[in-house]
Amino acid sequence: MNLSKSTQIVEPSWLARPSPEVAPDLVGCTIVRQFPDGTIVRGMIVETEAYGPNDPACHAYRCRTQRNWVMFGPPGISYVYLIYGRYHCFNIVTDQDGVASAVLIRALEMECVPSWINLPQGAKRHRIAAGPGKLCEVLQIDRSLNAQILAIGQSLWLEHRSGELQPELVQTTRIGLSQGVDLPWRWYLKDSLCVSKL
DNA sequence: TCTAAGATGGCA
DNA sequence: GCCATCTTAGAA
Repeated sequence: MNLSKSTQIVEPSWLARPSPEVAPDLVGCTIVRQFPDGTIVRGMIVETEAYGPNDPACHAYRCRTQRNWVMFGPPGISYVYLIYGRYHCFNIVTDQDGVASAVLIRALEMECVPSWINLPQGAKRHRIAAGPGKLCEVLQIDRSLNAQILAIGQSLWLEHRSGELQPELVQTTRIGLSQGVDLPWRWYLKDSLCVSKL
């Protein structure tokens, strides 16, 4: 008899809430990346930021565009965009269909270092996914994974926290913005060495 | 069409 | 602190 907790996959309905509610709940969840050859890489979310309607920092603040239309879609899909012409950022679309809302994943604690990542001499292996652009490189996320459904067996999906305990979170303002700087919509795992800023 | 700025990260 | 590098949105 197996009484141990089985893995709980995050369902779209769980994400159908305002992003500032979902973002702290996502810390401690695990992102699973599956490649076409079946290889699987996993990392625990340690840092998130929420973006939503009436939020001047949100890409969808003004109107629907070719880039941001995914944010208006139903919860449980990916929103991937390119920033500064060189880095990708990975978001999880939240809230009801039609509400422009998403959670930016800013840092992961990797279960192990994927073989395609070669660590430079002296590099800290626990910081390979400490930052939104870095985690996309480690998980090989680019715009081809934009607007994908996050479900088991796909390229990406999410698993709920395994522990019983709520992780201890710290809430702060968001990073790297010029608009909406006062909204305290960033959360990270307290004392984690894998967050984007130490 | 043109251009300024961007939810970054690496290196000096 | 500086800058690479290029897409995007918004102005002209």
